[in-house]
Amino acid sequence: MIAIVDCNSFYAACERLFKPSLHGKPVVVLSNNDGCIVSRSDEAKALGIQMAGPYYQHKKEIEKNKVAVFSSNYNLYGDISWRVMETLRILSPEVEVYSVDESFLDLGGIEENKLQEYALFVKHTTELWTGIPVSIGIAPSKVLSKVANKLAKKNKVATGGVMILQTPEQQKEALQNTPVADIWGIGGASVKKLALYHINTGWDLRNMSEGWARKNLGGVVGVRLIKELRGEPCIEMKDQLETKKMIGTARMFGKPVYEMQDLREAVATYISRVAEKLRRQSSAAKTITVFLVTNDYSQTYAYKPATSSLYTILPVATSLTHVLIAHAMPLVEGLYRKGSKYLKAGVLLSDIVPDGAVQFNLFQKPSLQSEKKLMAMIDNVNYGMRHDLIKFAGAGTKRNWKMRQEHSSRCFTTRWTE
DNA sequence: TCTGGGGTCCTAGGACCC
DNA sequence: TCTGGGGTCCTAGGACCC
Repeated sequence: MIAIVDCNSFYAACERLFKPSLHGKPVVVLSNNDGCIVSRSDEAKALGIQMAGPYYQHKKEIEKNKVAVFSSNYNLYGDISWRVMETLRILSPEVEVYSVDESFLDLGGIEENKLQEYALFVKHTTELWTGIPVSIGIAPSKVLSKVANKLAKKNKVATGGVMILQTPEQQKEALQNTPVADIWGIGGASVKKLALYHINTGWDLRNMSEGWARKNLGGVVGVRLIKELRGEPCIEMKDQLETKKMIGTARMFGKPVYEMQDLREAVATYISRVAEKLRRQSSAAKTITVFLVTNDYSQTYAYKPATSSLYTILPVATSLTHVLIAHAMPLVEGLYRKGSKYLKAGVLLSDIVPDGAVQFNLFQKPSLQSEKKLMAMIDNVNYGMRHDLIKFAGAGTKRNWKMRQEHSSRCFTTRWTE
């Protein structure tokens, strides 16, 4: 059996940890740049505030209902997430961290009649040690465990936050009560398609044939989904040591920018971030993509962002920030059009290889040990102090493009000064 | 005036090889 | 009038997740 442990309203719960007066009150957390609502406490959900809705559209009702508003504080959420996952790793032999607020547990070693007891133990211990409430769904496959989790969350009082789908009858009932849109792996495009076939619940979908799924539901992806719904596990527990195949950073600007210099600084800053992430997993990258997002039709009040991108392939894979910056700047220059209004920029590293196995090039000098040492020093200082205490001059100092964060809480658990 | 960020997996189709 | 078979690699783009 597989369990999924999912933190309830995770970001909102983190903010409440350090402001206990907000327990039982509506709380929302905004995305970067204070753009969208990305986390809501139950009380905020009850007010009808939609997930991923633009903040400014809800501002009136938020103020009227005295909803507590927070900008996103990823230092805080990252650290609390780490505490939750460490707790799960202590309580359970095999943990796959799936996202910042969710982990799958392999319960292969637990006797089937002890599952309920075990799940309650995990839930209570996690909540006691970290202060973050969680819900747990257990079933023979990952997709069914997600179904169970959703039902546990929906009926917290009746289920105690734990739901187990063990017997075929339990699975049938659960799927009959689950709209197809709530199934893990079914997104907006599929919901529309399924409606044409009068497939409305998880149970309807479960009863379709594999041949039908192969033809109409994304090929092998659809087949796997049907099998998982029938309780036949097809999505394996993932090895946590796998390295990322793409690493990217992209940000909306606090306000639109028009000058190439601002774009160059922003891109150099983002390169510094991705290079850090790259070094953290001991990799090097061979391909850099830079993209810029414009909105040139604002006279009509239409929000129609357009993305343009360029990439370059390096002669030798690297993780040195200054080398990556040097290769990224010409891409910015190639993309820039004077007079355009830029909303966002981003960089993406791909063709990622282990740093110890970089294929050298006859005509290029490999990175010097001293350069690698320099990177390690910079990472160390920035990790211990503040993430941009040491930075490259190309990243600029004025930061005209810096994102808006008007409701930020402090980094309670990661900065002594705060 | 204002709409996030970071990923994965898969397929179709083009280009190319012998 | 008629024009093979078997394969690889790459890219763009779709769909999805939280």
